[in-house]
Amino acid sequence: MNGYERRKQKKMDQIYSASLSLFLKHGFQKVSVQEIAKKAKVCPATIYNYFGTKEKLYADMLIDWMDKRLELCEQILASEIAFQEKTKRIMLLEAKSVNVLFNDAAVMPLGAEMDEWGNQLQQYSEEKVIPFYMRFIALGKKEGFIKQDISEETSMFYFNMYKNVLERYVNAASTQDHIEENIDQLINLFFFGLVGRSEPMKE
Amino acid sequence: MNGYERRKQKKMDQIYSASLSLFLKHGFQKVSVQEIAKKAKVCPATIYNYFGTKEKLYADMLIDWMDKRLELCEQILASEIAFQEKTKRIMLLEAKSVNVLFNDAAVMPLGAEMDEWGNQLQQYSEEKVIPFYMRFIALGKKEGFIKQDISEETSMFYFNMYKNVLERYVNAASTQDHIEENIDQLINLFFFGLVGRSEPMKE
Amino acid sequence: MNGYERRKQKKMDQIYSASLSLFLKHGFQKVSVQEIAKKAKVCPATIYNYFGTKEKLYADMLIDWMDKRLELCEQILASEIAFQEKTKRIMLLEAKSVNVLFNDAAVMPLGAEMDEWGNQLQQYSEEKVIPFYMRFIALGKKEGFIKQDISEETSMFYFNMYKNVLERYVNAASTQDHIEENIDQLINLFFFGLVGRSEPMKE
Amino acid sequence: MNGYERRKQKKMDQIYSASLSLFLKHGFQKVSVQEIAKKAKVCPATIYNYFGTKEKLYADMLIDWMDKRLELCEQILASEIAFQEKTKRIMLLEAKSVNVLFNDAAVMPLGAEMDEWGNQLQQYSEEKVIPFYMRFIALGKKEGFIKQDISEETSMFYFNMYKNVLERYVNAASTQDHIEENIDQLINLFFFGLVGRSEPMKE
DNA sequence: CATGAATGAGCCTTCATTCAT
DNA sequence: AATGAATGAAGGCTCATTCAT
Repeated sequence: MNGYERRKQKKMDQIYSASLSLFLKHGFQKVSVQEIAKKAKVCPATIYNYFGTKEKLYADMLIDWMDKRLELCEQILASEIAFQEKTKRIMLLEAKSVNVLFNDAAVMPLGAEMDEWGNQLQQYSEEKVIPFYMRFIALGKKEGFIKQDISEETSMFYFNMYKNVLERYVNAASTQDHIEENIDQLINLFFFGLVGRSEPMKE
Repeated sequence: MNGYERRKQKKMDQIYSASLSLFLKHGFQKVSVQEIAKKAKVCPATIYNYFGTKEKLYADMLIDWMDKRLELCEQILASEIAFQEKTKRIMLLEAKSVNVLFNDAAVMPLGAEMDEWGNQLQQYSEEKVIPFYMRFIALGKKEGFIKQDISEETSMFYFNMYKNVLERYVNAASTQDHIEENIDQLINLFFFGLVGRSEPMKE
Repeated sequence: MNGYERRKQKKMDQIYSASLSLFLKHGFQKVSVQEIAKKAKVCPATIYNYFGTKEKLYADMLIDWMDKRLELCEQILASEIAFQEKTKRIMLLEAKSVNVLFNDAAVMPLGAEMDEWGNQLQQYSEEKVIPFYMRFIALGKKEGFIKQDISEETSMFYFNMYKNVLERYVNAASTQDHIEENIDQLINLFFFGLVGRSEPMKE
Repeated sequence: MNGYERRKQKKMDQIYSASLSLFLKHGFQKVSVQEIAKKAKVCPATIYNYFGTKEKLYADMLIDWMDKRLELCEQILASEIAFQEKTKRIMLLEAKSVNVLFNDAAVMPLGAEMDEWGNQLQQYSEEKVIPFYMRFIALGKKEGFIKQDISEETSMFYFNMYKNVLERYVNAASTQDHIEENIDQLINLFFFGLVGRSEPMKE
């Protein structure tokens, strides 16, 4: 990587960082390219030279960010702690902000325009995210924490559900106080449901 | 109700209906007041005469819509079917679209502006929605489907989680096929968790 | 005047009063007919039934107001006090607000549109206001306070100048403190100029 | 000054010129930014890139314009002609249009909004305009045309009064004919008042 | 006649995007 | 390759004015 490319990479990182923080705070639509350019100390035209579109910038930034996340998740999965603890940590890690980024209805028009970059994300998801969860769930089944007869699809969905919703819980200021205890309760619900045992089984 | 009010009410209903469908399809930010006006066959200024702000229109429409929903939920809760079936129906009913309406990050600036109408929603939630869920959960506990030692707060959160996320599942076109069977699986997970029995208990 | 006309007159007075106070406070352009209607507790359409145009309302209200003013000025002119004191009182009376009403550049486009109602004011001025000042100046000349060789036109202009500008002085909050003494100085300047005697002549 | 700045300066001058003439003719409120843009052969957005607000454009344009005026006034003050002639020239020069620009009630909301740019003008006045008049008056006193016992504040006010009102006189089409002679009369009144000598003193 | 409701035109402003340098 | 400047299209909102009742 020569000096040229190094400078370019640095600028792209600035843009990624600036746009991430702005999108997280205000949502896709409420952030203007000029704001991002200003915060990244770059000229707007530069952003267009790199990404071509605001939407494309969003997609690229998101993938860059997901790569980093996935890396951390892999570390957790590979670590020596108990499966339940892994579950909790991965959930909390991902919960931090993924929801805002994906739920922004304004970005995903669910209609005609999503073709181009929506596919890009779809592809990323299929190639990297889903395989990770597959391994996660397989581990859970192998260690006896997930029933054998639950389909992988359902498990994944169930897991995602928790992950996504935890985020709102974590971010909700009003309940900030007793988050910790409630999160444990929720993890417990995750494994045993409303009817089940109240403590994780010990063998 | 005289002719004036009748006409006004009719126009408001047109506006509610048009804005609901548009907001659901494209999100708050991507829908212009002029689009709504056009679809409702009304002049944009009329909308401002009624609601004053695009945001206020959103809030008012939402409350109008929630009122109708809540009415249906009450009927389900009061009906003679089994608690599990009630749960499922309420979830599916509410799941239809509530998530999109509430999650639109663009509408909830999370900052200064949300004061005025955010409070309105907050109040509505506290006065009508939460009480309903309280009764729902109390019934579940009484009938033995919810453990006594789970706090109402947690139960409500857990229930909401399902409800919200089911929506995405229901709306996701790719999995449209085997929704029904998977939803049953999910309702089962809801009561018994990943580890628990695979069939609802029989009495 | 039957009950019908009495009610109409009362409503017109409400409209005059409301519009006067609003125009004085915010200027012609920044006041909407709906605001006036609201403050006058009348429906906007009523204003249009009476006056036809916002501009026409302004003109009519202004003339109504000037009539009342002129009445007071006549009383001062006919009273037994010294000419200088009359001058001062008339100036201060008129100074109160006439300037704002006439100077509002937005109302007097100085172009094509002023034809209709500008003429109305012009006519009023020629028929009532100017004759009054003529008499005022004639009295001043007769009593020796105005040089004989100054044309009536110039005198009137000179007098108007003072009157108009005093208003700004009176309204300027920053100099509120020593208004009284300065106004006396200014009245003195009015009669004797920058070079002249500093005290009014006594004979 | 490189090519960028040169172009920008040129466009700004176009905007200044266009907006000045339009504001003078129709007043602040009746002129739309689009009109200005059209007349200046610029896109409306460009105006907002430069000035941010219509109000700010007004303020900036005004200051630019005042700077040029003040420059001319300084030249007159420094010239070798008689004080009375200086007075007359400065009055006439300033009279041309300053009044319209400052009196536009719509621009000075007298309320909350004027803070930002109102202060800007205030500051300009205090830093540049007032000092100029101070020197002007000091010269008048030194040369015996202004009585020593008249406060500077009053002198300035008196002078401003003339200046402002002359404008209306100059612009009033109806009296266009005998302006010249009347202006001399007015200047005479300025120095000697209604009672005083009819000819300037000779030494 | 007076009113509640409705409207169309227009305004200020923003912003994704492109040009000329 | 990177930037400063410029833009066209669109959006939210206001308001003088007019219908239908």
